[in-house]
Formats: sequence, C-alpha cells, structure tokens
Amino acid sequence: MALTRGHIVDAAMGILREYGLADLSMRRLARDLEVQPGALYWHIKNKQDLLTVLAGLILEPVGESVSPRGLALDIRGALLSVRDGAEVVALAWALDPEAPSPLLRLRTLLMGQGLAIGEARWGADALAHYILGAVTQEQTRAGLLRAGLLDGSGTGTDASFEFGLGLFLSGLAATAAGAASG
Amino acid sequence: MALTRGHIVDAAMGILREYGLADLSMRRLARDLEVQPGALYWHIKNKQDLLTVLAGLILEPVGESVSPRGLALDIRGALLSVRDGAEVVALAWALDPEAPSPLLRLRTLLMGQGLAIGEARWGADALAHYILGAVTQEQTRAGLLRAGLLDGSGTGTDASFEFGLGLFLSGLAATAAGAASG
DNA sequence: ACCTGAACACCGTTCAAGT
DNA sequence: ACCTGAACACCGTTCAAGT
Repeated sequence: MALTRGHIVDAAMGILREYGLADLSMRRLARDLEVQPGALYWHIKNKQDLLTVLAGLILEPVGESVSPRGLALDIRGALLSVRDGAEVVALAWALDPEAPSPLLRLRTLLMGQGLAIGEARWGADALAHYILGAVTQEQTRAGLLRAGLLDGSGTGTDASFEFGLGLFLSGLAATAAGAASG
Repeated sequence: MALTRGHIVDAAMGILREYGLADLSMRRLARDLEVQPGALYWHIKNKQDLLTVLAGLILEPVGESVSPRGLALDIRGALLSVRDGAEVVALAWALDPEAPSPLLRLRTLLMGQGLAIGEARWGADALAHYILGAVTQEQTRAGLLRAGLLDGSGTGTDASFEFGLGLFLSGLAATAAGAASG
C-alpha cells in the first residue's frame, strides 16, 4: 500500500513520542513501515529534513499569546508534550534560525514591548536559548530517570522555569524602560 | 608503545580541535593512535566518560572572576577556543549538572549578589542555559559556514552575547533588590 | 596487565535494477 | 513513479584469545 510522505512523518512522530530521539533512525522507521530503508529517500530528502518537519509539528499547538510570558510558557508546554521535543526543535532551530514561527513571534512581541528591531532579535534569541536549554535538561533528566541512572529528587521544574523566565522578562523591561527614557 | 589514558585524551582533544565533534568517534580515535578500537576500553569506560574528561579540559582555563559578568565572558571564551566546545560541555552538564565547576562557581557568585540559595541555583542554571545555547549556535553557524551551507552574513556575535547577558544580569539585580527590600 | 581479532548489532545514504 | 536488493562506509561496545 502506497507509502507517502505523510505516512513516514506519522510513523516518525510515533517513534519519537513512544521511544525518543535515540530510537528514531531511518532504518527503524523503515522497519516499522515494512519497507526497505532506501524507499524513504524517494519521499524525503534526508533525516535532517524529516526532523525539521517534526519540529514544525511539535510547535504547531502553540497559540497566539499576546504576552512574551504567555508565549514562552506555551512553547515550553508544546515541547514538553513530545518526548525529546526540545532537542528536536533545537536541532531545527540551529540549522535554520528563521524557521520556527513561534520563535519569530517571540521577536515580534518583544518589539511591541518597546525594543528596537536588533535588540528584539537578540532578546528573542536569548529567550529561545533559555527555553530550549531548560526544557532539554528537563527531558534529559526524565530520560535518565526512566533508564534508572538517576534518583528522582527533581525540585519543582515548573517553578525553576518560571524563575528563569522572570529574570529575562524583568531584564527586558528594564532595558525597554532605559531605551524609552534615554 | 604503551597506550595510556593520557594519550587517548590528548588524541581525542586533537581530533575535536581540528575536525570537530562529528569526527570524534572511538574508531577514528583508535585509528589515529594505531590500536584496535577495543584497546581504548581498557583505559576508559566509554565514549561518554571520555567526553566528560574533555569538557573538564575545555573549562580548565576559566579563571577566578569575581563578577558574574566576568565569569560568564570567561566561560564563553573557553568554550569558543575549542571546536564544538559548547556542545561537549552541554552534554557533560546534561548528564551531571553538578560537575562543571565554573558553572557551580556561577551559583556561588549569584549568592554573593544577594540571592537565596534556591534562587541562585535557578539563576545560575538559567544563565548556563543561555551561555551554552548561545555559544552552541555560534559554533554551529561556524560549522555550517565552513561546510559552505551558509552565507557568512553573521551580525556581531560578541555584541549579541553581551546584550543577552545584560538582560539576565539586570533581571538578577532587580530580583536581588526586590528580595532585599521585601 | 594490556592488546588483538573478530564479532554483534547497529547507523545514513546511494543507486542499479526491477515492476 | 515507486520500491527492492545490495552495497558503501561507517558507528559503540564486548570479549575470548593471545602475549
């Protein structure tokens, strides 16, 4: 039965959700779809391309929050909802920093906060680094915990994320205020 | 001539500096050292272990700066001085968040800034996420540029790093001031 | 004690050949 | 147009056997 790009993407997302990024290989994907590995390359360019598509799907549920804070929390939620979601998005972002639209939207929102275009870009990038780094660490710890390589004495990840986010936003507010009065 | 742990680490660091993390495989390392791959495992536990040692070496030149700002800049400098340095340290940090000592020192310095122990930990973690994320992106872009997969229109990475760092530090200052007056 | 040889169980990607 | 079969050039890790 006709293999399509859609089937491949669905199966890939399934492996990612259930087994994580380490188990998402092109050969494993082919096995699950009951085709030869080479067949995948008729429908997709390469693995990187596939991961970029997955990154887009992971971020799809992110809504249209009007505050940087709300958007940041939404992005974190979307990343957390897929195993290794942060790592996949970080990879896609590294290869094409203009691709993930919620990250671009972050930039737009910061401009609305009174930052110049250049500063808004830098600020949004810094915030994106923080979000992706923090969630990657959360998900890595979750993975180590599953593997029994860690004792689960994790102190409130929600609170720590919000604290770090608060640091950023209060720094942004101070910078915007300084620019307005300067 | 006697293969030692030191020789392995030196050769590994050599490959990292010259060719980057993607080329640092156990088999390539064995080839360079003119031994069989299995020989490496008499001296080191596994690849992860080796990378942890390299992460320590990368951070070794970081000095004893007394300001969070100075320390952050020193850490960035150390990471930039080795190809894919940020990625290697990020990996080591993910597996053992208490291992890289400059990152722990960051925590200590933040406590000196008037933050409580819990907040200092979260603040230092957030700052570490930012530093590692920002430098990883710089180094990834450098890699893509080398591979000719990117046109080199990079806008001042030093300035953008300092801007993001400033956001953090001004947020920290505000939080510390709030705690002192509250 | 330290290393070789050889294996095990994998990778991503390409491409002639078939249908 | 779409897929198979088979290959190419790799991985990390283990372990009996040699010295």
